[in-house]
Amino acid sequence: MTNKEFAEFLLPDVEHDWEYYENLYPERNLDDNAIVTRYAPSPTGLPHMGNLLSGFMAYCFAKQSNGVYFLRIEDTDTERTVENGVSKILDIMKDFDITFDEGMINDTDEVGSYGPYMQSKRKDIYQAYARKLIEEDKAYPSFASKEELDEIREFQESTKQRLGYYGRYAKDRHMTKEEAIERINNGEKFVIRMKSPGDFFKTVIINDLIKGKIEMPENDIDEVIIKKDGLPTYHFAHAIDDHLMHTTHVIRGDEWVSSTAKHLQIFDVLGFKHVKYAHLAPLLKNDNGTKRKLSKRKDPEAGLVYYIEEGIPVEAVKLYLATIINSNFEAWLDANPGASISDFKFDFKKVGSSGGAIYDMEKLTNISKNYLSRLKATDVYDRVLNWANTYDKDFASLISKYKDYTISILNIEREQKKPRKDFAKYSDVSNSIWYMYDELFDNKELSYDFKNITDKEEIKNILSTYIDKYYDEADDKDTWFNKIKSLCDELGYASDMKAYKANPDSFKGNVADVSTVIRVALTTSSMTPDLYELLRLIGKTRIIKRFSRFY
RNA sequence: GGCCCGUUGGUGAAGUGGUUCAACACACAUGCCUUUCACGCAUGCAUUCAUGGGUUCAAAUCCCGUACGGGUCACCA
Repeated sequence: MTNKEFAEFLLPDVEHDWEYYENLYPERNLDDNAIVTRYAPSPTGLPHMGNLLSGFMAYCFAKQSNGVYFLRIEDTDTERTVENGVSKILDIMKDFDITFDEGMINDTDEVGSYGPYMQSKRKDIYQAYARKLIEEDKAYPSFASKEELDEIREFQESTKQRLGYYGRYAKDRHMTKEEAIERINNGEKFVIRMKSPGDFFKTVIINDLIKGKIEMPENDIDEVIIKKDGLPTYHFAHAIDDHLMHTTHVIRGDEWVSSTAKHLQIFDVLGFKHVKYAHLAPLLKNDNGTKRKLSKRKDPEAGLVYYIEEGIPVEAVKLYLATIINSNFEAWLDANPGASISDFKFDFKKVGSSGGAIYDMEKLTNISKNYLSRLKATDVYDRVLNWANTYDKDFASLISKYKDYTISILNIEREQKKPRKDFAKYSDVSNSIWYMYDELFDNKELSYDFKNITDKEEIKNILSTYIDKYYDEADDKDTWFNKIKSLCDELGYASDMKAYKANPDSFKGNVADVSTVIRVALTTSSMTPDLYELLRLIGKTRIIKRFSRFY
């Protein structure tokens, strides 16, 4: 029996040969330096922040080079694949506004001419190439059972040898075709392993775009390329797919570094051009003084839906990720206010190569506050309403009812060079402006803290004097504040802070204390935006009503 | 255990042999400004770059060892 016949016997259900596929997927017509890369998740659960990081990074590199960014689903592990995995991935990526040029567009459909983009639909392709290797005597069927493999490993462990199916342990490598055929005819299951041409005592160099030059021993393990179920292993699928899809760059987590020698070897054996690798360190979390990987189970901020539910702007998350990817991004943004991420040129060389960055929610909060502070009030309103429609329906109907009023509130101290930074997320808004709505303010047990002035009669006196004698809705801001000062003078408080500081004992208090009383009576809070604006928005009738609680 | 990678302040980091090299940002602290808060401004926060040696006139930067941390060694990706 020839090798070719043997290959056909081993993998009988192959429709096309490998050359057919080589011709099916022509070279992409792109600029020389265009980056073709992909997001290649396995549909075993929801993406987490680490996935978003590498996915977003790949997206940026593809876009900035006029390349291609595609979505390939790696569902060769049929056991772990979950229902609707693809659309779940697509939905969350869409939430973060990351889109693909090619690939799956829902659980069953796809766009692009380099597909199928779902590995389970590419069985024929993998087997065609596996057949090629068998024909060339570069791969062979292996019958080693789980038990046999365990035995080998135990022996290797007890004799302190390297683990794995290699050298003299790879005994199926030398099995005759006749024996293999007989065992298969007897119903034995088998996998296909590649005959590794590697020598452990020789060195291979990997030029990682992030980590630089990495030297390691050549791979000499006869890796499984086709599993018992006929589907490929990750290693084999990676080589075939990224070759046929003309991927130029593979951006992935650094847990893959140690497999890279193996991958390059598979490329070589298949006669494929190498792809470039960029291995990214994981995101870390500070857990009681020790660093550990950010965990989807333990850390809510690791999950992506968290940001949607909390109402943290996805743009802020991406801004933060951009600074993790290239730490000079932040300085660049400062120097180019108003620029967008897509204007920035990311550089692989500037990606941190250390053990991993701590994912810092405080930093994200800061970025988010800055981001939101620069938006227009109407934009903030739309975003908050959109968020509240799902996550805080009562607040949504309230701000819908008072749309213009709400926008005015959101606009206080906003469109100026140094705007207020009150909110880091949409869910902060109701907590910080609730008192502006009578529905939330009236008929409710409220607690007031007037700070320095505690005497009830005095509070009543300040409020009633102010509203009766001094407050006029028609006043502009300077006039308004001058009247506050007049109020202070009349009641024995210092209207001038310097005068008060120079001689505190000659006053009952100062203008800050008086303003605080008005502010707190109006809102219950001593921490609010500009008092003049609040008074104007609330209006005299409602001011009187709120003050009357103290009469 | 084998192999690989990493280690600069509370955090992210810049810096790869010497001209301010310990930037910048977050956080924190103090002060100023101010009707509160926020903003802003000012100042402070690593005499030292995990550690021990070595090379050099000169090292965070190059070399070797040690410690610690991470990854990997599946018919999972």
